[in-house]
Amino acid sequence: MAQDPVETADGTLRMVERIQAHLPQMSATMSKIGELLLSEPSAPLELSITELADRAGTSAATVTRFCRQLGYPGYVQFKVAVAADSGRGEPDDQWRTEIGRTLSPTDPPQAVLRTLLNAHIRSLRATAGTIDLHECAVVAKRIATSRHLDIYGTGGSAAMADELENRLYRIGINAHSWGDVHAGLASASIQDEGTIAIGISNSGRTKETIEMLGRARTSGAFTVAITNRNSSPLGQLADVCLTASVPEQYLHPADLSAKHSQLFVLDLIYLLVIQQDFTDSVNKIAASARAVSGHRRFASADREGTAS
Amino acid sequence: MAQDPVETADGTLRMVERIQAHLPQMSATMSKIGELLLSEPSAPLELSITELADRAGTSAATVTRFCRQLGYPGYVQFKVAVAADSGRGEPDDQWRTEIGRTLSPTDPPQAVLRTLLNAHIRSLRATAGTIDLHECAVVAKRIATSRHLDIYGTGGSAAMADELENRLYRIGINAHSWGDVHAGLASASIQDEGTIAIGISNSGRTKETIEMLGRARTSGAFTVAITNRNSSPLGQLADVCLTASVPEQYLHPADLSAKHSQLFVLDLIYLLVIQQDFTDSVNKIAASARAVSGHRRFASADREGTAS
DNA sequence: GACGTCGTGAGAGGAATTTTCAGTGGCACA
DNA sequence: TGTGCCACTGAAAATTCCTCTCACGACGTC
Repeated sequence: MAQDPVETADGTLRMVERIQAHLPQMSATMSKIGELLLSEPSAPLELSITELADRAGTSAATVTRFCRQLGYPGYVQFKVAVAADSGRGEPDDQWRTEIGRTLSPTDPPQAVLRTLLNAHIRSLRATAGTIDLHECAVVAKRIATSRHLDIYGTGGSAAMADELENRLYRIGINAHSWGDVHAGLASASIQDEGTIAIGISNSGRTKETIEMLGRARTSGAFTVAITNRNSSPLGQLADVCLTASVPEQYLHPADLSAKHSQLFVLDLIYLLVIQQDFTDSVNKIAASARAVSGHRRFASADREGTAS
Repeated sequence: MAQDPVETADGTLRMVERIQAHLPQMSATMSKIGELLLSEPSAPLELSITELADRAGTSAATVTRFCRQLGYPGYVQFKVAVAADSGRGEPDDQWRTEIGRTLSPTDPPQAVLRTLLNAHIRSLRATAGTIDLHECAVVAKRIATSRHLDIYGTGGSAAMADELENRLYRIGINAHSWGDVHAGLASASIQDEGTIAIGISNSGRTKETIEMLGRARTSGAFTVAITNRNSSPLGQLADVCLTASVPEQYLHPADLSAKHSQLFVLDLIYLLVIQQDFTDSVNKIAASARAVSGHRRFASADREGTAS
């Protein structure tokens, strides 16, 4: 149970978000507790552990396990955290929408926007709260010091893979992204101990990506998985698995949020890599910005970003 | 001791104030507890009643009496109230970072994460606040009814263009993304009044994208620009310009946030397009999810997302 | 079909909390 | 000064709450 091990009490992550982050990975009984809490977030304040268990149709022992999984030492501390949340109150009520709500065909654009915004913010928060920074740092160091980096991602994750390649390439990392299995496998086959490979897959179950990352691993590369499920085949395969959380379980807004979470993880890694050799990276970014600026019309005086 | 009996949990009165109000009427031992709490208001969160009693040099029974006198039914409820206060306190001071701050090479990963998260959330909010929903709706309707959709984006925006293509394609929109100028121009040349073209560029100044979108326009297509600057060449060229805001002006975290904002705009458009023909879109999403699931290992029972 | 793993609840065991009760000291009044 | 009342207090009993352990059953694997 060593997920978010470091700072249990970081304070930012609201209990509700934490639950949503963990819900997908929870067993049936556990998620019954989770859902009860999502619908009645203040229940723990009034109820004892046994009463809460009864309401959820389960046992006290399971509630304790539930709290542990969420990262609290026990029920009492969980209760305290919930109370602290409730004190915080919702800041922008107007905007906040029901949790995990899905969109209906008749929602006005206004509502769509609001729901989407909430879903995204919540999944970013959830990701920030659950990601293992230590592992990120390890990955960043590896990326900075390896001779080569392969990035695998197919389908919807191909764009993310490309994005990462783009960014890292710009700061002097010899990165290569592969969306095609055949080419990817060929590249994976020639990796070795001095290289690193990253597999990106939302579900963590994409056969092609698993295959490519697996091959890279047997070739000796250090392997990293980036998924939205922390116990996935891809994750188990890799040396390090970074999980981008997606709070809600069902369809609409959440599916889109997954991309944001993933991108967020990529952002983070990118920045941590930059930190490995800050001045050099910044110089390179500036250089590539200059190169690109030739392709801008009316090059603006203020500043040149690095992306198009 | 039936003073403020009515609303123990009215929320207005903080624990500290309550103690101060009651302190004068308290006996010596009681006020020892009170003073301890005034100097360490968060003590009850971590300590059990006996530990707290020990610290105050008194017994648990007295602490219970103390809580009663303050108007709480017992120690547990008192603890909850204290926690709620502490939550109310400094919102998320710990996490909130100076606005627009840039990252320094020495920031610990923790700080990088925090800064990044804040930057992202702020730009999402900003985008949601400034985007013109009416125009989004127009675009969505056009997308849904046009015979064909061209999407242009080069460099860093190519991944976004691909992402949009992917999504829309999945719901039956005949979308095509072009990252290469030559191919893109060729496609732009054959557009007409029944088609629509979207150009994506962070700066709104990317020469290639401007060129492609311009060509599409002269061919008669309805043109849309998606940029992060609302007065940009690309935006002026297009029939409709959707702006994804980026609050901070300077470099680091903001540059990354730009992508999130852009993606957010894409999400929104995607959802609005789905709404144009909800059931049909949903069916198509389901169908493509099924098709993809053959490429999953150990296909999970719960649900199949649509992305890889 | 045997085995291992995982999730679960029952119940034991141990804390934590509240209640009861008896001891102490202050104070008023005789 | 002595006596009795009363409020205050802590020890210990009583109760409730929480956690830990263990065994059972479901499920998947070999």
